Amino acid sequence: MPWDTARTRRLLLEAGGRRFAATGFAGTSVADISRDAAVNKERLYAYFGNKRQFFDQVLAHRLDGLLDGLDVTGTGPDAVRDWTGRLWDRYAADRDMARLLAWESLELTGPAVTVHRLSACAGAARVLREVLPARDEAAARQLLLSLVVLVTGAWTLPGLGALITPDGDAATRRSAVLEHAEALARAAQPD
Amino acid sequence: MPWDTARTRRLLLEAGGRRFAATGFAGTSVADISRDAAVNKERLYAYFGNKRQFFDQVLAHRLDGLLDGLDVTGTGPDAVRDWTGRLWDRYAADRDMARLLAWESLELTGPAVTVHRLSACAGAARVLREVLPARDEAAARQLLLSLVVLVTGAWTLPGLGALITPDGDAATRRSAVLEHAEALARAAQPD
DNA sequence: TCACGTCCCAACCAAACGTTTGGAGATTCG
DNA sequence: CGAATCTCCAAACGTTTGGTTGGGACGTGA
Repeated sequence: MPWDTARTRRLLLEAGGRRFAATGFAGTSVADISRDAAVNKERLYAYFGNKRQFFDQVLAHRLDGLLDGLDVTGTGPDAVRDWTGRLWDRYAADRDMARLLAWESLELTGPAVTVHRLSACAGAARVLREVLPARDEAAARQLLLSLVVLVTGAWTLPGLGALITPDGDAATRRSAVLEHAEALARAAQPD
Repeated sequence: MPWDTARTRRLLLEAGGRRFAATGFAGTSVADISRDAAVNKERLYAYFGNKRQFFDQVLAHRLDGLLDGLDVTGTGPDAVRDWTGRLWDRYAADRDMARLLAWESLELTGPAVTVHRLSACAGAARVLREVLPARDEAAARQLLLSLVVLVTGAWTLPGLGALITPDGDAATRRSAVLEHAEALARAAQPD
């Protein structure tokens, strides 16, 4: 059997994403990850240095593409609603994403912001501004932030949902968030 | 020097709130809390059973009052903006609150929902519905959830803020959130 | 074929972890 | 007072942690 070091690396990164998303940095042991990946933990140290550097790699690997490819189709509040819906569906398809984002914010003092993610956000703000042309850059960014927080919060603060809408399911919440996103976009537009 | 067991308990609960808010349940050791409280850690076990039960007590102690006393003054979207602003200021005055809320959602599988918090949320939804009388119960709760998520997210997902609004400060974000809250309330109202 | 470097694993290590114990002062009640 | 009880602490317990090590299996170039 030949070696496949790229596969070993990938197995570790994937298992790290799963475990860190589930229990966070402090709540996950290297042995957990090693067991999930079915790879000896010594490999993690050989490839990534230590647990903390490995965590950074996992975050970059899983979060850099957060806003990539969420193109806007059309213009106006409807387009904003569409975009928000696609962001929601991205989280729904990759449950780990939102949780990793939350752990990053909570467990790291300074967010491990990569250049890639920064420019992706700038791109999203620019696109949003084209769609809602009347607002200035700052207002567009504030709107973008509210949209992302609204969607991300649904996945990272499930306790609030259970508390405030005890009988609500994900589909209802999704359509409510989209309605709210559209309302925000409409209000941001000049009349 | 006489004993003051109530004080010892309080010191532990306060230190637990600080430490858990800063580094979460898994990231905080009992020794950390004991050091912060200047109380022997054996007292924590004597009073609260174990680390996990102590965590639950800290959450209940600090989070039960989350929505208490946030009375609504006036009616209509302006009142909703006011209410949202008071929630924001509550978080600003007690930085631990939002973070504890986030840790609770992330680290506990089922949210440790207390009866007290559930009824407080029901009360808030009822008040909100009185302020915006046209909407049904479900829509009022969805709106309330969006407002709380919007405000809470600002404190629990600071990484997103740093990413999307790199130059923004708390005051600008506050007024943007209030503007958005008012817009949501306005959209929820019938014309 | 042999020697050298790479990949991998089991076993190991010291430190930190959650939790318990033994006993020293303080309080209470007879 | 004296014995029982309560509050508190220092030290210890066994386990788990992040991280390392020694050696065997494999690939590569001569």
